[in-house]
Amino acid sequence: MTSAAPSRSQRAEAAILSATRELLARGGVRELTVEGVAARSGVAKTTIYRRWRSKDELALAVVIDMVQTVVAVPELADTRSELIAFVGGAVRVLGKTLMGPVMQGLVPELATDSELARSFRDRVVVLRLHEVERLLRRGIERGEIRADVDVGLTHELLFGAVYYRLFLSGQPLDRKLAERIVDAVLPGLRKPPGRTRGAQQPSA
Amino acid sequence: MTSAAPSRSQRAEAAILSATRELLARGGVRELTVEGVAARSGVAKTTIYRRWRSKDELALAVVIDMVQTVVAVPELADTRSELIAFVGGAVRVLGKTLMGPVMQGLVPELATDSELARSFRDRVVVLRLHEVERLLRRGIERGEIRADVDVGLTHELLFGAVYYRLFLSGQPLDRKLAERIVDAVLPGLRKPPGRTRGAQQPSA
DNA sequence: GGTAAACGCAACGCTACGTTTCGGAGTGTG
DNA sequence: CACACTCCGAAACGTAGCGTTGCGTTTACC
Repeated sequence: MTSAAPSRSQRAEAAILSATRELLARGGVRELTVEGVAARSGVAKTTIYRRWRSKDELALAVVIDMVQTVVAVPELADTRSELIAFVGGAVRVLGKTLMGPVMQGLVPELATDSELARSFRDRVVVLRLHEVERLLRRGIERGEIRADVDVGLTHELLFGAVYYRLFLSGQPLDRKLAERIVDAVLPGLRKPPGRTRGAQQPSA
Repeated sequence: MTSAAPSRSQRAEAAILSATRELLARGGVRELTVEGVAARSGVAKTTIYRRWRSKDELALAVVIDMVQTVVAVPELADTRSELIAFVGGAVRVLGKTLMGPVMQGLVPELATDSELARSFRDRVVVLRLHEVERLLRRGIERGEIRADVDVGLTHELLFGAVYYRLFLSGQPLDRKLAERIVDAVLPGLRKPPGRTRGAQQPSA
């Protein structure tokens, strides 16, 4: 019975957050104004400032809330499929939802606000890293992946290419992208069939 | 004799650009103010607006100017060394100069200003792409690299990981990074020694 | 030395942030 | 039902910064 009767405060807060999301979607932080949020949500400016200390904190709250949904965990047959599903989830969210523009607006904030940066890394980057680690560990157990794989670097390669498109190259985030990225990175992760690279422990 | 006597206009312009660079370095676009530039450069605000139509155009001019230096072309023995030198150059510039913070501030501008985005891609992204293509082509001729390599994707993997650190993960851009990235990507670029390739379409 | 271009200075209108004040509407309680 | 308490809405304010204007002064160049 958590959904009884939304009080006036709850309605106001929901309206503020919703309006902020909408205004963030088009225009990013640059075109987001507190007055605009107040007008669109039908709420007084004072009501906004009673809840958040500044425009940045309001935007931040919305962003952090959206960002939670980034990490989705697949459970598939082989490591390749799992990695593709994992990276593909990020590609889809960044390409087809508000997450794309929101992330673009977030970059300079992360650069200047160290507390926000820490929060973002804890809630997003580290989660992704751990998920990659989990997937690779399973791959190692199955004998698909070399045991001395560099998890951190793999994680950076997989998602770096996605964000590079979003932030800089501007090329489309299409469905095939995840598959191409994974297939390009995978050869460096696989157990060397015969030789090619440094020593390898006995296949467990 | 190009360095005769800098006129007042030239001195003013140089002072404006210099002050803009300094203020951009710490604080990014957010803390860059025209009044601040005027004060620091000892120039009247009107003089700034006589040259650039807006604060954004001023910042853009400085950024574009800095960005030109991103692409440095090595000529080394093997493809691995060349790629490491190439990626390492970007790592060094982004990690040790103003380019890092400047790029962080540039991301949201690229997202909203399509003309700026085009300009940036023509001057930076495409140059890097062509350089990667040139290096890989030499590698193909030398027999190091497979002929059907995906140049665009390789370029995105190499530099995406660098920017991912700069923008999101916040990990240091150290000297070893370029080497690690290249060694992780290279296995997917090499000619298959015998066979044993993972799922890969024979070709198109 | 004179003239035209470029600069410096001060003031202005404007937008938006963040604050304050006050009156009134919503909410809970005896 | 009445009362008190809390929260909201409306309006005005001070401040910062953008971009503009007008005018006097300096500089460059003939």
